[in-house]
Amino acid sequence: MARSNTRELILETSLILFNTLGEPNVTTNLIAEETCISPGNLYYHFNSKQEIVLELFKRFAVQFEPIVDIPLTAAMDAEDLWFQLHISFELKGHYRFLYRNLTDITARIPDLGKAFKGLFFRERQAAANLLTSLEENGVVSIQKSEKDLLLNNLMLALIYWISFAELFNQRGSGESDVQVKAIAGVMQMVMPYMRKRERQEFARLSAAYLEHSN
Amino acid sequence: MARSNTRELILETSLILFNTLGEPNVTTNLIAEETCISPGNLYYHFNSKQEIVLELFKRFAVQFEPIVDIPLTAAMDAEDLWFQLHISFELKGHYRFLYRNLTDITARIPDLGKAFKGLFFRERQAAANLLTSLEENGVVSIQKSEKDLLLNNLMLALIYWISFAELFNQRGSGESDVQVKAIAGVMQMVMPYMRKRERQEFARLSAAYLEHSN
DNA sequence: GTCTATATCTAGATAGAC
DNA sequence: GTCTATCTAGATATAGAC
Repeated sequence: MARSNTRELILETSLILFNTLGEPNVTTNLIAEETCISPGNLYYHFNSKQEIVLELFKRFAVQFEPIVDIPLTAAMDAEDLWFQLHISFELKGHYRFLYRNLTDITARIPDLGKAFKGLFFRERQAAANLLTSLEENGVVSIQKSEKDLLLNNLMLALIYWISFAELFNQRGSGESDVQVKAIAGVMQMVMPYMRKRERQEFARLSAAYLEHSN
Repeated sequence: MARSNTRELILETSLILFNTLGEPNVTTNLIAEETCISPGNLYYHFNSKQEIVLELFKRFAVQFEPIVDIPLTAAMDAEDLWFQLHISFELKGHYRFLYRNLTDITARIPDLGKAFKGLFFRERQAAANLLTSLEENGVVSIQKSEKDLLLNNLMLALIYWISFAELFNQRGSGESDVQVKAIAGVMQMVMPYMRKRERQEFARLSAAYLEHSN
């Protein structure tokens, strides 16, 4: 896996810089400097800056796919669902530079755009399946016409909550704080359609985590 | 107002180019070319590219403020609310380049960041006031703990729905289509908390617009 | 694999004639 | 006000020695 130590170091440094400064604002010279290597050496390991971005995306995708393709064997309870959302948002947070400027980065790197759309499709499908399964178990009741609108809103939250939170976060506020709020936001969208008992259970869970995070 | 014709032409061209190509991908040379003037002439009218962006933001803000600071004199009905959201999303769509890369553009131009945060604050306040007014009229019933989460989600939709829609839109799909979907999405978030009668009225309105837009 | 030095290119911005 | 010509800076990327 680790083809060379330097290559790995470049990727690690790039990820940190992209996340903190934004990918467009990070030059290859800066990456080299922060990795404590020369610019020439960087270009020995990667043919271009895009190649670094694509490699990072590939790693994100590899980790994300098993998360999004959830097996719907057993019914999920509130705790399960929270955990599912937690690892999903945690991973997205780790590669958040990809989500920060989606429109631009996908336009600039078409390969990345196509791959991302594939991921979104699968994520939407997963959310739809989960909703259906909750309906079948009598936990959720929603009209057909409303389901599509809800799925849109869920995707909006799943894709943009991290950027949204970053918009208001003064530097220094914790990352885990952001994730809890994102999860609570997603939960809040589904809760109104839940059976009273589960709804209260979810509300309690959200409240507990939110309080814990402040 | 119109200080000079050329100045106005530069702004108009810039807005179109920023919206279609993304502000970071538009060079001052391209703006000049598309405006059919020389680069030198462009810099006679504006000292920098940032100045163009800021002037466009200023115009957006001037139009947006009266929309967001809604007077809550009388109770709003479904039609009123739809109209309110419509003009709001229409304006945002007209200046959508500002919303596409919020994180980056506000980081790169701090003045713009501060101004934007001010607008967001007022928008959230307006949404909160509207909710309160709907509660007072018995139309909406929501728990205090849920209200903040709902407001977060509403802001998410009000800020990111346009970018979200653009992400999936193949070139050529109409703009008004996007707006209808965005409004329906926002409505959908509030609807579960509404009294049955109003909820049905809203659902009917959403369905009618959505059908009409396809 | 790694370095230094440098080529290349492009964007933003300026100078000065008309 | 507008033009042509040009400067400058900074970013990506390469060449060639070690």
